Amino acid sequence: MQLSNSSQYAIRILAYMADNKDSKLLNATELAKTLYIPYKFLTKIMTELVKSGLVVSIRGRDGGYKFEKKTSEIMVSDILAIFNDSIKNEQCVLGIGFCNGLCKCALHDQWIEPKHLLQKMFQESSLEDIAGKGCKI
Amino acid sequence: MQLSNSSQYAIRILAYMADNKDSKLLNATELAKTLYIPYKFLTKIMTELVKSGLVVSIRGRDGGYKFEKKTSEIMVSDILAIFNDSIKNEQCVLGIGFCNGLCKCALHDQWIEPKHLLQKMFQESSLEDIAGKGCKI
DNA sequence: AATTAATTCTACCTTTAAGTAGTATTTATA
DNA sequence: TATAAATACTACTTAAAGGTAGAATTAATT
Repeated sequence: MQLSNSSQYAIRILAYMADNKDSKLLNATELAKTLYIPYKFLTKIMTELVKSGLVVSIRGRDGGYKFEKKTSEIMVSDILAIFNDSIKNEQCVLGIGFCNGLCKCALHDQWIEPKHLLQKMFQESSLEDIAGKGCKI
Repeated sequence: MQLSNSSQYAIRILAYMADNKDSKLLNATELAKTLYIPYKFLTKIMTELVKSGLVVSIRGRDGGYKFEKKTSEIMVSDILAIFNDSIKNEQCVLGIGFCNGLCKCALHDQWIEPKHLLQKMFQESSLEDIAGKGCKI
């Protein structure tokens, strides 16, 4: 019952970038060291974030990463979507394919509320909201 | 963000057994067919449930499985514990080791409420509670 | 033009979860 | 006692996630 490593790392990376968005470009070496994320895995994740349009990369010497969009416009749910970690409405806690009002699983009713809270937490938290909150390591 | 297949299957199996606890023993072949769970995987899970003391097995011809404890005394959280799927208090949604009041992650505050609801859902749902509720396939 | 420091690409390796196969063991019944 | 039908054990295979390696590409600086 937890997010994939990729999603967790991506959120931490972007939250750290949001903390430091006024500084210069942030590069992979610095991010990996600061956040204790394996360098090669981090670059793989960053490339995904670039392809998804959340971040732009500047290649070559003195290159690095910066935001493509405003941090107030990037929601945590956007990040989860990139790594197929979104919580869908139809997701059943017991993994039954079509768990709905007609054919619902044994925990269907109890699952609705926490599911909605999770969706709300991810959909309503922007990077601006969480910037500066807590430590990132 | 979901339970392991083993946990999902185990809950569905035990919920079905709770639905039918007054009948004869239930055997692996029947359970696998009824619940559309791969037979060999189901027997592996059942052996875990037997070792954990939730279920007893009767070997040999006409054998099968039945509950060891009362269904009112088996909580969904007990099942999750067997498959290392419990939601711990200290579990951080961003995977940071020691996310607490002092050093908390960017989503720490938002995560508390859904986490508690999930824990509550699992800790307060007994097999008796969910027996008869919904379909099990 | 060469060097250096950065991202990107392709391919691979490792670990874990998920699932399968085959055999051994157990026990009721004919 | 032989047979049939059940669980249990050991070992293996497959698929997906997590992570790594090395070369290619890019661009600023000397």
